[in-house]
Parts: sequence; C-alpha cells; structure tokens
Amino acid sequence: MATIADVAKLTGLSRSTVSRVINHYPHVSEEKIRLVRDAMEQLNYYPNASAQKLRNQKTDTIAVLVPLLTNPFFAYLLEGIDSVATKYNLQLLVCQTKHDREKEWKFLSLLKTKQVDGVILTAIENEWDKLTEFIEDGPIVLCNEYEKNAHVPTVGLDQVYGGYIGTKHLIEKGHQHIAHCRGRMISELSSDREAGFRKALNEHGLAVRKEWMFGDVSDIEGGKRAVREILAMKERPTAVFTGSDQAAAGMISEAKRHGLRIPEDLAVLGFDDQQIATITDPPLTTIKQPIEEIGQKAMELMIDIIIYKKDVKAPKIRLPFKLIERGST
Amino acid sequence: MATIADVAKLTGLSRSTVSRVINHYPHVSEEKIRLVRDAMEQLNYYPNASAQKLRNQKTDTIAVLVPLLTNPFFAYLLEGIDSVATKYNLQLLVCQTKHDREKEWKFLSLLKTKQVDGVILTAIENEWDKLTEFIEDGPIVLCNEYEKNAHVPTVGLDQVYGGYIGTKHLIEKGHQHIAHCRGRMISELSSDREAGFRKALNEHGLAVRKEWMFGDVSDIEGGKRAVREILAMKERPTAVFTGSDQAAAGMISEAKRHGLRIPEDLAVLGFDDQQIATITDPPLTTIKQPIEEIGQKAMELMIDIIIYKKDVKAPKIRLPFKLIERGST
DNA sequence: ACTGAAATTGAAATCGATTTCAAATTCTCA
DNA sequence: TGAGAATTTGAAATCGATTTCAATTTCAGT
Repeated sequence: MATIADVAKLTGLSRSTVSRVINHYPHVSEEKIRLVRDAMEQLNYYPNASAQKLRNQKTDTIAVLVPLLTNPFFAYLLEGIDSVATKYNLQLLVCQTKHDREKEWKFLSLLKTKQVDGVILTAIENEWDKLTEFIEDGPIVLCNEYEKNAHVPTVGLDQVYGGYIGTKHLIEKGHQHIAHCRGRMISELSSDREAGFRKALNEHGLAVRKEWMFGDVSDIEGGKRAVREILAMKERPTAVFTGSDQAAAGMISEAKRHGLRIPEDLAVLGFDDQQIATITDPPLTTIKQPIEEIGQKAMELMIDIIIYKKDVKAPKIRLPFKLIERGST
Repeated sequence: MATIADVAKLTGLSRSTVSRVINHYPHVSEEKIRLVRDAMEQLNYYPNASAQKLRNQKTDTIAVLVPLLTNPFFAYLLEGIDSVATKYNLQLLVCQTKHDREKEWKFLSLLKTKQVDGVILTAIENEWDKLTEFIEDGPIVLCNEYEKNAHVPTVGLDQVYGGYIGTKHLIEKGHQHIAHCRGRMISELSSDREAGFRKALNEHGLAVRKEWMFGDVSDIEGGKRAVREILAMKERPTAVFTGSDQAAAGMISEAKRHGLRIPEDLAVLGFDDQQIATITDPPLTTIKQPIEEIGQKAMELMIDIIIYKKDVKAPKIRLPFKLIERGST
C-alpha cells in the first residue's frame, strides 16, 4: 500500500505538500499540484482513513441504534436518517440492539472510544439515568422514542394526542367496547399513547377494561396472538386500537381467518401508515406518522451539532400527524 | 480525554505495560494489572479506536451494500449478516446504494482507504469488470445477487431452478396463460429466474407472451402497477409468477380492488416467503428463500477470510429452497 | 550457590496522516 | 531599488495506540 511518504518521495516533495494537495489547500503551485496528482495516480494512492481519523480527531461516522432491523418502521426511520447522512458524507454504523440493555450500552460506548462522532437513538432500553453518563462523550439525539427528562435533542410526535384522536375516531364510529394493543411496557412513547387512549375513553364515560389491554404487541405475529386471545373471551371488544400497522395487519388476517368481518365484527385501527396498510383487506385506517421526516430531522440536528457546531440545546421537536381513514374502521 | 500516556503516568509504569494490560497479555504481574485497572477507572480511560485501527491495520468493520433499506428482503438479509457479525464483534457499516452506480463505486472505495476490512455486496449495479479492481483492496463477498464470472465467494440460490419449479407449479394447477414479473433488467438473478420460467413454459409447449413479461417489479407499488396493465389487456393471463412477495401482495390487493377473485380469476405466486405472505387474503403461495441464512453464510465466509485467514477461494454456495403452497394459486 | 530459563518491564520505533513554525522565494508598490 | 507582504515549501511535532528489542529480575533445579 502506498502511503503519503511514497508519494512525497516519488515527487521529491515533502509530505506536507502532498497533504496540502490532498486537502485542496491554497498556496500550492499549479506545477506541484500536477506533480502530486500524477504521482498519486501512478502509485494508486488513497489516504488511510484511520490515520486521518486519528489526526483529525473525528470519524465522520454516526452510530444509529435500532431495536430491530426487520421492523419496517425502523427501516423507514433509517431511510430518513440515511438520506440526510448521505448529503453530508457521513457514514452510518447501524447497530441492532434486539432490545438488549447490554447491547445498547456497548453501542453507546462507541462514543467513549471515539469510534463515532455521535449516536442517534431510536429506542431506549436502559433507564435513562444510566445513559446520561454518555452525554459528555459525544452528542446523542433521540428520535421516535423519547424520555421526558432527557436533556438531549429529541424528535418525535405528541403520542398522547395520537392515542387520543385514534381512540376518539373509534368512539365516533359508535364503538363502546374498545381494546388497545400497545408496544413495550418500558416505552414512554407507548405509555403516552395509552394515556391518550384512556383519556378519550374517560371523556366519553367509557371504562378501561384491563383484559382488553394488550402489551408488547409490535409485529404481525403479535397482532395474531392478540386476536386469538380476544376470540377466547366471553365478552369481546368491537374495536381495537393498535400501535402499529404490522400488528393491525396481523389482527385483520387472523380475525378473518376465524370468520370475523372487518370492520363489522371487529374494527381495527393501525398506526404509522406503512405500505402494508394499503394491502390488507379491507385496507387499514391508520394514523400516519411522518417516519422518514422524523429520521431526517434527527440527523439534521446531529449535523447542526457536529458539523456546524451549533449549540442546539435540547429541543423537543414534535412533528404533525393525521388520521387516514380507509376501510378497517 | 485520557490517553494511554496519562494512565502510564498515573501508575508510574510505561505505556507498554498499560497496553499489555488492556490487551490481556501474559507476563504482567497481578500487582501492576490491578494498578493499571484502577488508574484506567479513575481516569475514565477508554482506548482510542482510531489509534488502534491505525496501529493494528484493521478496522473490525465490514461494509454491507444494499440497494434499498426499506425493502424487507434486504432487511432480513441484513439481519442474517448482523447476527453473525455480532458474534464476532464486527461492526457493520450499512451503505445504501439506491441502485446508483456511483454510490456503489464510492462505497467500494472504502476498501481502498482501509476504512473497512471487507465488503458484502447484496446487489450489483456496475458492470462486474469495472468492479474487479477492488478485489485486490480487500475481500468482497457476494450474496443474493451473483455474477457468473466473478471470482469471489458467492452465496445464493439456483434461481433458474427456482423460476422453473414456480412456473411448473402454476402449469400443474392447469394454467396455460402465465405472466411473469421480474426484478431489474440488469440483474443476473432475475434473468436466471426468467430463464427458468421460459424453460418450464417451453417444456410444456406453452408460448412466452412478451406483453406478459413485466420488468422492474420489486415492491407493492410495482405489483399494483402490473395488475393495472393486465386489466387493460384484451387477453389476460390467468396466473402470474412474481419475483417477490411484496410485489405479489400488491398484485392481490389491486386485483381484488378491481373485482378479480384470487386465485380463480388470477393466480399469484410470490417469492421469498416473507411475513407479508401470511397476511394477504388469500395467503400467498410462494417460494421460500432462506434469506437470513444467505446473509449468515455470506458473513461466515467473510469471517473465514478476515479472521481465520482461510484461503476460501471463490466458492459458489447454493442454498436450498422450497415451494410453500397457501391459497393464492 | 549457581545456571539457564522464564517472567517482568520500559525505551523507542511504528502505523499514516495533518499542522505548526519557520525559512526561502516571489511579488507589490512607493 | 528596496521594504514589506504574500506565496511556496519543508522539518518536525503530533494524534494515541502497539510491538520489538533488550535489560533486569525472579524462578527452578541441581
């Protein structure tokens, strides 16, 4: 492998001058520039990235922690993050936590070893108090999932309100018996959404039935499982408000398989408005989250911090969302 | 930031000894080990990754090039790759090409700058001849997509045979008018599958109708589009063999929306056996690819090369697959 | 107590770039 | 023409680790 010293030797110049050419510094004569360029070509020289990172004290790499690569929600979030990263020539180190606290911890340690310039979290596995120590090691941006007392930039939605309008929609459709499938129990996002759900029921004098509250439902299989539980009940809900289109699609499929009609026997409301929402039968009524925008915004904040060195403080950015009515409710 | 020199100074030892402790070398006295450990803790010291990479001449990072993060097929491929990478403590630099030749080129150049120890390709955008120059810069492993005369380790399926048995299944179901939706035109994988399709038709004396051959169909939207084209035809196929479950799901949804019955009016055969295949109505008959295994195998080959320094040559590994009959055919 | 082997430790070189500082050269304009 | 400024270039320090080589100390077994 050719190094900068080889180029210097071949041209008869110093490493400094070669470096100046590589980095387009002014005050290098045209003649030497050409000389160096030719030598680099001839030697098939490429600067060693590790050496540059060491010297420049930055890596131009951002770690993105996602719980599950195969969950399309996070794929779209990544897509949003990637679209902005690409524009600024930043690399993405994709880290899958599989909801494992230790993995999350290990990945955050990339900040300590200066392997990345920043971390974007799309979920939170550990207690936030335990994660605060990493803040001094480099910028952390939170997106999608959030944490009320986290003093870091955050991008997300008003999930209480999301839960509220979704539930209200079902009530307005005439439902009195409404179930709720939430995501993980440790998720503040899910808890907020549930709070919105409860608020809507309360306002309309409807009771919250705890046997109709399902936890940890976040994919197709989870949706199917919930339906099976519902089918085993004497008293069944007539509508379900679900935390993701994946889960909702699983519910519709399983419910139909057991002879229920959607929405007559069971109305299903999704969340996200993913592609899958258009191919269920009937198509899903859902609350559209601007997933890619959430990712973009998060990466833009990161860029403000690490590239433009702005002091962004810890803004809590809330993006808008809306209900999209299709056939499932 | 504390460096190894700070630890050395605090302990009164040399950097060498500290380094030995960090790397668990033998021949360091218990006493000094404790001393160094304490100092590291006290100074909150973490070794600088860039410095280590520079010195060790390896990055423990693999670049994975995928065309599209939001395509679930590649998400599962990534999942397979990641599962093995995690086991060996390798980082994944995820690079989305968006089917762009220049991006692919740029990402492959990570090998030249020694930013990654190897590259896994899951698709190919440039002419293979143009990519061969990168082989000398570091190991390249091909998975999913392949290239007949590429002298690099490759993991995939016998797609000709896949196309053949899929088509044969439709023929055995009594269909005489069969359409085919393939992926990108530059994909050898897609071409092989199409070859299998043609072979099956030929063997049964059925003609290939070029207006029933759809190119570039690779997601839900593509499937819907193809159905709209079919509906506009005077002579319609009675069955479609599609290159992905995504596309097949889109077709079923759109066909039903226009009043076609599945499979009576239009039989749809998918490919991959993704989660979505179980929630369409009727559920999808499909050819199951062991997607995650493909990814795992590819990463295992990479590990044989970069960790175990095996001379793996350029094996072409072909994994098995099978047809899963559900309701759509 | 002595000898050869093993254990323990440190000084200095090295990985491959960038940047500072200063020296040498060229330019500008009174 | 000469002084001061601007341009051009290189030597050496630096980023933060690892490793080689050699020196010293300790150990095992007579």
